[in-house]
Amino acid sequence: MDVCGGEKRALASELAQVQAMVRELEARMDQDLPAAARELCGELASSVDRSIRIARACGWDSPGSRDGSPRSDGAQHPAAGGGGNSQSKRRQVERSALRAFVSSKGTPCVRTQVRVAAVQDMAPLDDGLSWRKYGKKDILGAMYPRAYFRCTHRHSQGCPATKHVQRADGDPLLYDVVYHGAHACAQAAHPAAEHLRRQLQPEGHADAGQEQSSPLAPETEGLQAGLEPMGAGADFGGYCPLLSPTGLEWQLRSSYAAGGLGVGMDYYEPHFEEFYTNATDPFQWEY
DNA sequence: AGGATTTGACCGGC
DNA sequence: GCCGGTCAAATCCT
Repeated sequence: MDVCGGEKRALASELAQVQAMVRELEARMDQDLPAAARELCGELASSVDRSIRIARACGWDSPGSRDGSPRSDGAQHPAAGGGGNSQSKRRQVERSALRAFVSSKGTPCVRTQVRVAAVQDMAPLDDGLSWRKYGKKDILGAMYPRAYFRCTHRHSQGCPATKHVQRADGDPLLYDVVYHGAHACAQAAHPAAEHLRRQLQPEGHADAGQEQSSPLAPETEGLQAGLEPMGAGADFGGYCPLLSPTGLEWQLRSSYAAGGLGVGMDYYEPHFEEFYTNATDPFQWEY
């Protein structure tokens, strides 16, 4: 019945490596060895990338494969105020919102979601890029409001990138960040933006993305023209994806300390997916 | 003074 | 009518 046994073992092995590397990274940072830590970041990124590919290969990130099963949110946030009804309602609302996003733009939903942990009293989610906050909204069923950011260079350079940041219900130190669109401004050269752009153009959908004549296309066309082909097993050149060198430190530290670092992505799907690791039981996913 | 943030209003989808 | 996403004027900050 378990057609993915091999993949599971490979994934377990890969994630165990990630866990070990995080510990090693923490040690290197304690020893104040930034160069060594950065080198480890590259390995970490590659390992996480492999894990994601393994999971994808097994179809674990497709909606169908998890049909009806609750999201990890429930387990992750047992203390989330509203209980089951609230969670369920929240999910409905999120799906509804995503449907709205797709149709309102007339284009498939191209987005990358990450879940990061923040340390108290530190500015959350410094991803090394400059964003300007343009709105805040109370979200139905959510304990915390959602903040809306767009690229600082939206007007000056026509950059379409936006992101939404929302605290996780159960843990005020966890943030869900959803990125929309790729940077088309000077920041596009920033390693974090570069990785985001790659995530927004996954290999499985690259063709579709180029063939699409969606309204989004004109905004990203020039950008894509300059893209280097991304082979399997992307090499981040020693740079940790999504995170600024400074942001990386606290995110990895705090994520490990908090027992979880989640990175999830989904493309063209009105559905949230998350990969979650847990220090004590990393593999309590629902298959 | 200029840029960033806040916040109420508006818009479109469902 | 409800809701999420965005706009834009007012306000704050440096």
